[in-house]
Amino acid sequence: MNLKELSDILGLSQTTVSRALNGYPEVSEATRRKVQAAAAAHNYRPNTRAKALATGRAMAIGHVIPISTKHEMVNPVFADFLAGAGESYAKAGYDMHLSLVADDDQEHAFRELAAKRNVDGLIVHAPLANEPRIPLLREIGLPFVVHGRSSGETGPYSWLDINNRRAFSRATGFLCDLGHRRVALINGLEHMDFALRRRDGYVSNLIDRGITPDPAMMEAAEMTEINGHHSARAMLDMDNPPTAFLVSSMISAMGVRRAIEERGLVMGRDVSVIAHDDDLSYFKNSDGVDVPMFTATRSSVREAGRQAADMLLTQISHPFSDPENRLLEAELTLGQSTAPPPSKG
Amino acid sequence: MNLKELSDILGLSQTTVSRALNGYPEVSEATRRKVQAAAAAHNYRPNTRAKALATGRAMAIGHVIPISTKHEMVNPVFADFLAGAGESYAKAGYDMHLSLVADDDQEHAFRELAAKRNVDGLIVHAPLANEPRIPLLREIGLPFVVHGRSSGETGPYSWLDINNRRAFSRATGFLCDLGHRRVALINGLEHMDFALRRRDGYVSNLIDRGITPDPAMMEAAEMTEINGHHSARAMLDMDNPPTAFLVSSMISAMGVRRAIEERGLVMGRDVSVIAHDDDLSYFKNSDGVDVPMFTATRSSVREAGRQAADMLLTQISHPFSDPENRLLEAELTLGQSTAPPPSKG
DNA sequence: CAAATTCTCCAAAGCGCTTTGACAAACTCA
DNA sequence: TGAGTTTGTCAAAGCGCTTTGGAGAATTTG
Repeated sequence: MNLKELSDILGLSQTTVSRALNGYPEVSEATRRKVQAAAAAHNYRPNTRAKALATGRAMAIGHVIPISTKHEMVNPVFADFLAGAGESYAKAGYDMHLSLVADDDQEHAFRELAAKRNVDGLIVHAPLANEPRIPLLREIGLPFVVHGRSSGETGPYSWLDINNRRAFSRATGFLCDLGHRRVALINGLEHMDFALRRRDGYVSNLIDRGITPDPAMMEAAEMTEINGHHSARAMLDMDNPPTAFLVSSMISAMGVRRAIEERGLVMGRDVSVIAHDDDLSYFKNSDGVDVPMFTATRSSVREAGRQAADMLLTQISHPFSDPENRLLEAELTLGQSTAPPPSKG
Repeated sequence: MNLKELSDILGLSQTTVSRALNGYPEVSEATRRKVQAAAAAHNYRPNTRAKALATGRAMAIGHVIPISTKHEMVNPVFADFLAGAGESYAKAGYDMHLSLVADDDQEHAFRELAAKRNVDGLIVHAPLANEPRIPLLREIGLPFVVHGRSSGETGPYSWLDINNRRAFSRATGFLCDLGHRRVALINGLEHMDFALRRRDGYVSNLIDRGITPDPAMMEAAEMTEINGHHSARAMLDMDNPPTAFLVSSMISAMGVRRAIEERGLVMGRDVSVIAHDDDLSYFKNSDGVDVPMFTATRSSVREAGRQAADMLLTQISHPFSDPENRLLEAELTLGQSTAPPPSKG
């Protein structure tokens, strides 16, 4: 069922039918109702491609998700972010276009996406501390919103980020206030901007308290359970092991917990842990009844997806507006995994 | 840069330029080279929408991912599946279109996708034991491949699944061979087809051995860490607790481990666990060096994504071919989490 | 060497929609 | 009542591409 057929059935011109369906005022209410009824009855939906061609708007947003070239990893937080963004798109009638691209052909992928004109804008995921995609996108001239920020980037651009620095500073402070002096950081890969900011928050809080950060207690790796386990195991084997861990993800924190328990220690008694919690649907820290497993800095990545999508849609409908920036704060929620350090002897 | 501009620059007709770029034989090699060079120089890419409109093929595949209405959960296995499918699409020049849809408007989403004609086919995720989407898609007439199967569906359709029944039967048998008699099942939601088949494998193997399955040792819930923990905790508190757990996901298995350790027991000594391992990039069971954490039934969901995508593309290019079915076997890999049950006393 | 083929290339139609510009018909108001 | 305005509709152009049906030039054939 296409427009021509529908208008033939109605005995109206395509113009009138199109206008009736798209809410233009040049058509009487009586015919509009008739047209809408017929459209519904025949299950008519305008062909997206034809509509896009005619209007110049694709009504689709692209998500370019980098896959770690070396390890071919695809971060599970994307799933929840996409779920959030998807909600916003659905409300606005936009579609979602996904490209999963190896680190090393991002540029190609972006140019392709722009030249083929199949999206009206895109979301940049997982920005690096020095993010070449931002100037590239400015050059290409496609609206975009970055989920995160890029420290090396000085010009204006739209982003939505959480206050990683503050969250990790607070968490570090909280552990130190409990009496911990040997706090380890198990971070994500530190060419990623968020990881850098988290380290920054951690390091600066320690320094403010007169504690010299110990490089042996800082590790950066992809945030898997296995890596968390490896790093924590190595640190617990040190002569003077940390009494607390600050961990960049719930997933690596599970590995940290495993390492702690392998040593016969108890998390939340012998060793404290604070994890960052993206509030992933499959990795809830709390069931809403028991005390949460981990003390955590929490910020919903799904909500971030919703908001980033909304920002992008606004930007698309107001092309000459200034870039918008949003900084979300993470909550520090208390769980079972923190306590004062065990007294010696 | 569009076709008209490019052909003006070259002093050729749009026809010739189009044909040169699309490999038609009606154009001399000399001009073809000239055209290709100019296209590359001007970074020309045909407008997807125009091309789609002209050819009738969208060159895009839709993925409709259900979001659990009740709990709003989006399963992390999708991320890895999509990564696999994305690889296949990229090779074939296809794009990926994503819809995240609440259970209860799946039908609407499908009809919409079909009527708007923005995909050439789609992948059905997470089929139920009785899956209404399959007859619906047949009616709509869009090519599709199901990731999984639907037991209630009798007609032919294309699917790719793993042998869940066999995998869980083997795992059950393995635990029994070690001497376990009280083996618990912590399953996914049992209106999902895969979960039903897994239970079937588990139950039938027990029965074959003359062990009566105990409903108190079978739990079905969304496969989160928290649910795994809850279920295992409850079972370990029974008068006669299980000595082994068969768990439908690595993620819930982590919760099971937590429950075991909370009781002061050691997994792989006091209590055995076998988990199903989708080989997710962020949840590897093994680092390739140490003995894997869990004894597991393993099948890469990423590879499933690759293959399902290939099947769909083949089906699209051969519209009248018969539906294809692929049953992948899961490996049973030995890890640290299984041992004979502790002897009594 | 004329006729028949084969090579190259082109003009124009068509994909399904939106949107511009025109035009009757119906309504104003003096 | 007639000029001016508003209302409701339509025909046709255009979005950027592919593809059909020729048509002239180059090549081969008898």
